Amino acid sequence: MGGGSILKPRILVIAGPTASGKTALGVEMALKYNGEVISADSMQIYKGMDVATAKPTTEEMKGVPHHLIGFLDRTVNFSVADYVALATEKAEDIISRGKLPIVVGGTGLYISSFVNNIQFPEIKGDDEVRKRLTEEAQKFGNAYLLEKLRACDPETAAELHENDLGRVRRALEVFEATGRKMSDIKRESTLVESPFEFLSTAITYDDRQVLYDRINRRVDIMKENGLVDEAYEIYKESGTGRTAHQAIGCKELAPYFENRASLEECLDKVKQETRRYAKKQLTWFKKEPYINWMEGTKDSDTNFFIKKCENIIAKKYFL
RNA sequence: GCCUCUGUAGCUCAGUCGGUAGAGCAGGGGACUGAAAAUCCCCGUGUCGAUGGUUCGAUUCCGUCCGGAGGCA
Repeated sequence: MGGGSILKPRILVIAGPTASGKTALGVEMALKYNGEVISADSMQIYKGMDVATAKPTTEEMKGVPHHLIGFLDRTVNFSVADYVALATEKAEDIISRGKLPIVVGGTGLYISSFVNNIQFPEIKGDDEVRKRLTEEAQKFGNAYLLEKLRACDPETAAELHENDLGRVRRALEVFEATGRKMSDIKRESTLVESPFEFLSTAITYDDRQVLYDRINRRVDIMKENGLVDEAYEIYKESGTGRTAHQAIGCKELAPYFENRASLEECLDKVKQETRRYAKKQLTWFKKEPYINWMEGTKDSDTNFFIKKCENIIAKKYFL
């Protein structure tokens, strides 16, 4: 495994929870190794929301080109499949110019799908079918829908909880559209070897509290940088576009705009949701076998992680 | 100063007609293949304010003390 892949072009991955220091590390590694950054962030893809999604500023980018940031209108919906296609395209382009692609981001699904070269079936989400299945669930109960799935795809049904409507629905949707089982499609989706050789790293901290302190501090800074005004712009257009409006830092401020809560309460909520998000990101990355961890402490700065990252690169004979 | 209420999990509070206690929130763990910053699942021991007394046994009853809230002077 992997040994005979000397000819494959390389891609460096820097993952980790929010506020862990990925952005700065990515830029520094790009400067050192003649790289360009490909963001792997489900919210930074959108235009606007610059403060809430902690997009790198022009100064922070230090002249390093960044891709897949702020290129989509907020009304547009996006999916993992779109991400893998675009990231592949960008990576090929960067490589063709003789540079190193560096994937930097915290959306675990995007990263693992790209790294594992997941082949997504040509079955897009169908709002009509979803609506119908949702109504069925409301009428006959979630258990009914899961039983319906069990009848056509027992393997997938066994892995899902009846309340996990989104996944039960999608599995049924796939079966209705193609007559194929989601479980089979998933198996086949991993069979095509990636054209790239990845080296994946992720930042973590020895103490969860260190990360939480960083998050709390960052939300305070976001407020200074105009988070509230930015969130209000997005609040005003609520309802258009599914994904963009789910961003943490926007939806939590709605009660403030509606005079149902104080600004301080809402900002505390932003911090809390961000901490929960970071925890879920860690849960995701922990299970990924391909990750090389870089563990920091409360005193670790960007230089510390640069060294960690260089050590991993050297140890793996990556570059 | 007197009277009443109150002190139980990090927070808000249930409860035990005396057999050492349980919800919500917070927090922790996990899942994740076209909405993923989303969605879903699982997890509750704490000197029951302190100290004496009654009792086989007290967080529960009684006394005293210490915190908190309110009322009367």
